[in-house]
Amino acid sequence: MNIKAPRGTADVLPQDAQKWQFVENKIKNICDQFHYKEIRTPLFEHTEVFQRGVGDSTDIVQKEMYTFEDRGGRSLTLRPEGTASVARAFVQNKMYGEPSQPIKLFYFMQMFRYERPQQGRMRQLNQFGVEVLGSADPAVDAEVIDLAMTVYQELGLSSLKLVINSLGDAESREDYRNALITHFTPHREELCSDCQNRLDQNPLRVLDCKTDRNHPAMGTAPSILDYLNDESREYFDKVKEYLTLMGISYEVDPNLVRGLDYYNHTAFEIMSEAEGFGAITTLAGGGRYNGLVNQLGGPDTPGIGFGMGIERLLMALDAENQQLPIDETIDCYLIAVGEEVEKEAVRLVHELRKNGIQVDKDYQGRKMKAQFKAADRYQAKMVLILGEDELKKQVINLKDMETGEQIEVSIQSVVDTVAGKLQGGREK
RNA sequence: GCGGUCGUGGCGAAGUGGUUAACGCACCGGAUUGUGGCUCCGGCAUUCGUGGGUUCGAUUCCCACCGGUCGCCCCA
Repeated sequence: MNIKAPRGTADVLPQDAQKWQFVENKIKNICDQFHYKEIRTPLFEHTEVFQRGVGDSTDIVQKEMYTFEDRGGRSLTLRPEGTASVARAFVQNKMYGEPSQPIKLFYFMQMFRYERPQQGRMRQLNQFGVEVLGSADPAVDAEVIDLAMTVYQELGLSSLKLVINSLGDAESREDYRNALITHFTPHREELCSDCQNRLDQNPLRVLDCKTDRNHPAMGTAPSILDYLNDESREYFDKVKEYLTLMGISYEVDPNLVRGLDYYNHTAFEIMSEAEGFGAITTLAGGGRYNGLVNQLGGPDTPGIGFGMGIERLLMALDAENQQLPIDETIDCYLIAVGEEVEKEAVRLVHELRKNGIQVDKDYQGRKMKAQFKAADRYQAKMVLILGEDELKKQVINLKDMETGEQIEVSIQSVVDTVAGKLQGGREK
């Protein structure tokens, strides 16, 4: 086999797809409770949306985008994240003019990032995300975080850590930025080459660097929390207060800056602390982005949201040994032997399905014994046996695979009988 | 972009410079002319990742490339 899926992509095969469906349905129900509406945006955007939205200095824009030119010479990019796309849609569709504010949205999207694949990091990845546009109420920050935590809890995860920080408003951030430059510039030559660039482009991210983690200047660096102006501090205090009121525990990490340029005020990350989860621990990340909509040409509109990796969510479930309740049984398997009976078998399967019964049959021309094995493999609750004898008498044998009990019923009444047995089984 | 490690059937996994490439699971068939989960018997690899090289001869040695996997950077 020569032809393989491109690097960093993966097929989701039927057994796993059931898990995906379960997780997605669960999440959609939670979004419904929180009163968030789904939005779907295109897989690709004009490259500019991400350059301006996510920010030119970010790793995502600098080295991770799938950018290509279409036949009309336009530069397009496969979306690497959701927020910029949603903000673009918000502006384009003038959602800021809708009577119901704020606009509360959720999405399931494939994202694309050109990176070296490893566990929990794919070039095509799936994210569930949420965006709330049009409110600067700290209670919304808390609600969004609550929604993310609720998803994990309802799916059975417990080894989680919520980390939050505040990047302050534009003024606080500018003050802090200058303080960092002053602090790190004397040590410039001792920092890694990435950090030397960061010092010019986005000094906050120097704090995030793992390479220079142990540099003495890291420990003595000023904290953002000391540079928040009164308004920003009050905002952050309220977010924390709401979280506490909801019983959500968190940890404040002044070094949490997040890789994207559009964040201000609240930034947060949710990590897994499960054993054997691997090197990557971030399950979801997000924050507030009050300037983004404006930057994309819309009116000044506050916003907040997060992205949650579905692959990582499933990994975390595995790491915590959480089984999802996936039904792998089938109601009914029809066994038919002999060419004569094949026609009746096909008709009967159709009729059973029309009546809402889940049923399958053999299409490999197998012997009866092998068909029974197939029924076992599919975990059939019951088996219908149709042979030439039965056909002559216009009856069919119905066998309960659990008890082994077998009864003979007329073909005419088989739908009712099967339906009745299933009904009874479910009431138990 | 950098580093470690690996690449034999549907899956797992032995193996050797030389002519039939173990074994296990799964699957298919038979023993049992129409009844499953047990047992026994049989069947099931012609690119041993791809391409070069060394050699009389390479799946086995060397090189390159591709890919998987894990880690670094960063993040979902």
